[in-house]
Amino acid sequence: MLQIATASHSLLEERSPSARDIRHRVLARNAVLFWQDERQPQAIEIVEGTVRAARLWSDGSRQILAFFWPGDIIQAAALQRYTAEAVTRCVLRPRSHEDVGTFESSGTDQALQASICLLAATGKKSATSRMAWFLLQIYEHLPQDPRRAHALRFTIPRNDVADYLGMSMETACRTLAAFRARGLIDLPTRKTICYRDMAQLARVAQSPKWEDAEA
Amino acid sequence: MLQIATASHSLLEERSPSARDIRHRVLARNAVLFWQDERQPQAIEIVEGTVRAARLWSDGSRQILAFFWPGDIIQAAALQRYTAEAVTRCVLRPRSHEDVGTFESSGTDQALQASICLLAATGKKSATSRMAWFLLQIYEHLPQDPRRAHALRFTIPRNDVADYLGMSMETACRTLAAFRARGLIDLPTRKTICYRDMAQLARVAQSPKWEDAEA
DNA sequence: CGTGCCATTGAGTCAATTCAACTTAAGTGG
DNA sequence: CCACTTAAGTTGAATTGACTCAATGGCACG
Repeated sequence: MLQIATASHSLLEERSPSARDIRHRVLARNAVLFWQDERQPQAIEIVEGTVRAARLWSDGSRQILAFFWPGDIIQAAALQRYTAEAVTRCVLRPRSHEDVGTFESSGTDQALQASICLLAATGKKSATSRMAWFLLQIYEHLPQDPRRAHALRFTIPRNDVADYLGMSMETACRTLAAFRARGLIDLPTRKTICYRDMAQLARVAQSPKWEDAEA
Repeated sequence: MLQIATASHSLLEERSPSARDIRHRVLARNAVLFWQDERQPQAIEIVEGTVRAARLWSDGSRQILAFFWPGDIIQAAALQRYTAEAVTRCVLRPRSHEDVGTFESSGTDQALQASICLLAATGKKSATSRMAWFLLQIYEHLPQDPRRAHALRFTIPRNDVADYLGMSMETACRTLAAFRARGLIDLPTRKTICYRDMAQLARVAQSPKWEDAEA
């Protein structure tokens, strides 16, 4: 199921439909933007969809380093440190270096900061804390669900969540189920999430234990 | 035992002895170079000793992000993302921005790359793999032990190794003990290490299982 | 030459993994 | 539009790796 770093490029890459700006590119789910250790001439802006940055390993495992959301710009580097893939169907816009301009260094800096945060989350805490932290982190990036009020589209498959947080997919499932059981969130559909108790989530993200108000 | 981010600055900072260049600074063990979220006007070159970069958390835990060795230069950033402390007694040399010059962006890049590598190591593998990876990583940085041939000074306390690799100190000890028992390394003294079987170490760093040639 | 910090080892516990079965949703083509 | 096929998600049970707590050993530093 996992693709290894030497596989062929962009498996699905269609030209943009007439309605969109010519310079927009549409990528199908799981298409590859670029591979790790490859030269990447342009910066890329995410217009729609979600992109994952992952480091792939020869043993087939991977570590997802970050997710990119609409408005984010992926910096072109001399040599990319990660593989970028479309989590959902994506609309992208190539950006020249001039467009990006002074963000060059601050962009790298941002990536560094994100890595540090992820390291911290990954480093010590329990699966529960990590998941709570993750849910809080993605909260304002998730698009609304057109079919349900107060519901957001939880666009990232469990698989990817697990590889981001350094846990197995099963643990990711179980943790989400526990959150639902305690009323922190609701999951009307697999790809739909309602945030019910942000304060509680924040508390769980901090301390490794539950110890909640149950009385 | 752990110091929190708001404690007082540089607890031990002596002026350099006459034998050294005036511009050198000597720091005692566990002295602080700078704190996270603090402005740091100058870049710093490590002349002697080892420095750790750590992110400290309010719950008293920490994640060590990287170690710096003689020859490394710590970039001055608008706001430091980590606390830098002396692991051993250190000799430092302040560097102006001009000295560093074009390394500005590549320096940040290096820290980023290190974070990614650490994330990858931390992310999934077993304590055994992580430790093997760590030993390989620090191999060429360790100074020789004057008292024993083929032996290196293992300058980093178990404590710090553990916080770097995201495991408990006890696990770090046990893992090292296992390596010694299997002849991958030798530990004549707590602060001395002999690398015996690099190939085996490399193999262990890859796969999570042992499955060695024991027959 | 104590004395305190760092390191090591043991035992028991628990959280997270693995393996496996099964359910539900999403595609796909007739 | 419906049956079929495949992928994704969920739950259970057993196992184990790493953690915690605790006690001891030893080196280094004053």
